[in-house]
Amino acid sequence: MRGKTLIAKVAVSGAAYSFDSEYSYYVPEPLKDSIRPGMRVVVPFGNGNRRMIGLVTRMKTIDEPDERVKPLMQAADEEPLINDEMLSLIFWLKENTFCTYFDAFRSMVPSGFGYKFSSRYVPANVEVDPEQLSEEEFRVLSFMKQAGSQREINEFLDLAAQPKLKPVLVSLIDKGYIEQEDSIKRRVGDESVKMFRLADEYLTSVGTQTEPKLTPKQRNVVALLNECGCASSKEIRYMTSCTEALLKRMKQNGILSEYKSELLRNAIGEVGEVKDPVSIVLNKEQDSAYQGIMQLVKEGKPAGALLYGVTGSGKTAVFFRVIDSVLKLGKTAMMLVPEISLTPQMLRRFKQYFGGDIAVLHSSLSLGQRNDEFKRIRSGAARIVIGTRSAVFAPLENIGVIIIDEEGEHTYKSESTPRYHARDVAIQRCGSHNAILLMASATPSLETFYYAKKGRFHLFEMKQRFADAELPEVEIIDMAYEGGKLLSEKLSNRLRQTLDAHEQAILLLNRRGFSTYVSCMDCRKPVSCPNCALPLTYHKKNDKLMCHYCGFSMDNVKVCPECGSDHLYTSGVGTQKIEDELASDFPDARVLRMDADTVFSRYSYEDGFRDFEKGKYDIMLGTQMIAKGLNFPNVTLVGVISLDKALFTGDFRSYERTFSLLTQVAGRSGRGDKPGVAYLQTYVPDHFVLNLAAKQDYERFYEEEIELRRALIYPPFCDICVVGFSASLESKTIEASQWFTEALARYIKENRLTLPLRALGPAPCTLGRINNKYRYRLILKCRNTRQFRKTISDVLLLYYKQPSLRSVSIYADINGDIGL
DNA sequence: AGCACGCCGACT
DNA sequence: GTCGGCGTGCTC
Repeated sequence: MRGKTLIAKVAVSGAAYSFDSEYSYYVPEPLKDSIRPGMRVVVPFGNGNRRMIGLVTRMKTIDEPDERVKPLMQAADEEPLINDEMLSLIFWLKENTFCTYFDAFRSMVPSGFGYKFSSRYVPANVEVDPEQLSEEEFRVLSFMKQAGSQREINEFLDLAAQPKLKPVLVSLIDKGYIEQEDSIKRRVGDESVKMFRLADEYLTSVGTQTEPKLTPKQRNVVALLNECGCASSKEIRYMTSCTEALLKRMKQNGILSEYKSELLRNAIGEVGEVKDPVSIVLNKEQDSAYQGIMQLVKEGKPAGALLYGVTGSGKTAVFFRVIDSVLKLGKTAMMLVPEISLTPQMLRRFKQYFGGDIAVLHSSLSLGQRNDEFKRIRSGAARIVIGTRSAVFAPLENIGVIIIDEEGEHTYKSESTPRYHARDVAIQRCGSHNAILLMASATPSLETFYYAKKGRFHLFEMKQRFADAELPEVEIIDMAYEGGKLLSEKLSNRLRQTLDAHEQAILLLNRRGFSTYVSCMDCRKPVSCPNCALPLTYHKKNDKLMCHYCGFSMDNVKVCPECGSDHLYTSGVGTQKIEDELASDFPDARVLRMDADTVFSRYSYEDGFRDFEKGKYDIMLGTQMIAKGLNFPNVTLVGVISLDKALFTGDFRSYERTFSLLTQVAGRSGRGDKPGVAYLQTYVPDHFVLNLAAKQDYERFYEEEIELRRALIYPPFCDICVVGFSASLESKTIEASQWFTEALARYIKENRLTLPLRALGPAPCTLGRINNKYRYRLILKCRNTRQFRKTISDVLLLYYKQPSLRSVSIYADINGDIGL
């Protein structure tokens, strides 16, 4: 018998779900001491033994390896990147979100830790015998020999563009004329944006003999830059619809100068003098919540708690005291927030109290910064992590508490692989660390409040507003009697008063109502995207029609593309109309428009908020996002222009979301010492959601809504699993969705399973076609048990075995959004 | 996904 | 005869 063989189980990065598993590789003698679970390694994979990065999930020794087992090639890390806790979380993620091991791993480490393979080919220093070479081989080799630089060779050997070169190259390597040098490189480069401004050379030439002549397109670009000084390539292309090539040409001609702007922000900024969190004085309610939570922490058993506190009841103060006490117990703390750019005030306070103890993790950090924060957390230098959804994977040790602020927000659910909910991951982590999960909200998700009431979570309530601040007076306005105007008389009058008193107002529109469409009076259809079955949105800034889903854009039209009629009109409650109304009725008002457009940098939101806070504007007009922003003490009027559409989206969570949004936005009014009011304009003034939101009565809302959920069987009375299908052929998409549904039924029958299960569909999604892909979905009301997940996983694997369905992509998502 | 193997038609 | 089309099946 041979000696023991060391085997590493490896999850490879290139595996699809259909063949994702832990592959065995034997560890060659020299590598024995350097391979450990949690490290990445390089392994040969597949028929061609492609080099691939994989993650070592575990090690074991066996007597006799299977003959198929290949050797591991090398370690890619010196130390494990993740520990055992994270490794077990990978298994959990795979089972619960139907992703691959490596997808799960990727979500846990910053992408700057990713590796890139590259090969370079160098002519060997041997004498060439042309007799041995084919004509093609000779041609390739000769070129490489005379090439001046490696770069020239790389461009010549563009294997992606010319796959036929591959065998030639392989043969030349075999014959020893070319050497292949492989390397793996860390991707640590920071993302940067290409920025342009007018070149000095050009500016000094203006008005002189040397001023270059411009083409009309170039003139547009110059005009734009004259107006705003500098702009990113993306912005210029958006505004003037020119190409990258034109900008390059203009740069060459000395009209533009280019520079890089790194998407860099100091993660936490300067740390000033640090205050002692104990100096925060808690009121009675806050103190009893704090004591209760600390009691749980000290018990050292995993538990969940809901801190249910009305807006303004001072939840943050409780968090700070809890975190401080947790640190004093020698443990660490994590705090998740829905969206970091909306919480600069909270960040500032964190910094004031905890200084360099905090690490911040969110999407707008640069790769390098994210790596740094990751390392600071792993090394123990940062004991508090504050961040968005993915921060839940932060490599903290010995966690005492995980706080989820605004627990009901949908941003905690990932809508791409792996489709996890931060709350569920946090529950897992609390289990491993004997930590407390503290969810906080004035409008918690229905599920969480239900479990809190049932006793599964501890419940702490805070009903008193800070310093007895009063809730704004909220009034519902029936728009049926306003003659089609967007601003009711009442709202208008109040707006006038607000402006006269030099106070500020926030006006909220629903996202869909915020868009302007161009419609045809004759064929009665809106001008739609050729790729998506959806109306195009009119953008006034560049006079174009654009699709928000696939990015398609075209010049505004004068005649209907469907029927050729020139009877076109712009519709939709749109921005334009409301801006016009504001401009004519309040010509003196300075209006800040916060567009849902992501074309421009995400920082502009923050800039906008800051300017508004400083009083540079009187009115802020925008969608959802403005409801969640900051405290603006000078805001005394909130007007909800219309949210009716948000109530009826077809998602079972739409009431809950609308309620939460309305209460939040109403709460923006009267945050300072002046009392505020809020008006909700609607065509359904009797709707219970609106009326209870107006009273800020979450508990009554909960009672009503939970009965609806019970009657219609929706969470928390069941779990929901959505299986989505999409492909460019509608017939294929339908076929795939039906195949899956039948295969699921067959599987259950053959295995004699008794799963509580009800299937709705398959049916087209609300947005039936996006980016030329048809979309169908199957909704399963189920119980999220191990057996159910196994069923879905097995049927997914059967599905992937169907060659005829390969063109249709599929996903399964438990307790996510039903989706549009 | 990506690569090799294998089995048919077009070509020197 | 053989080069190369892409259907099929596997990935330690």
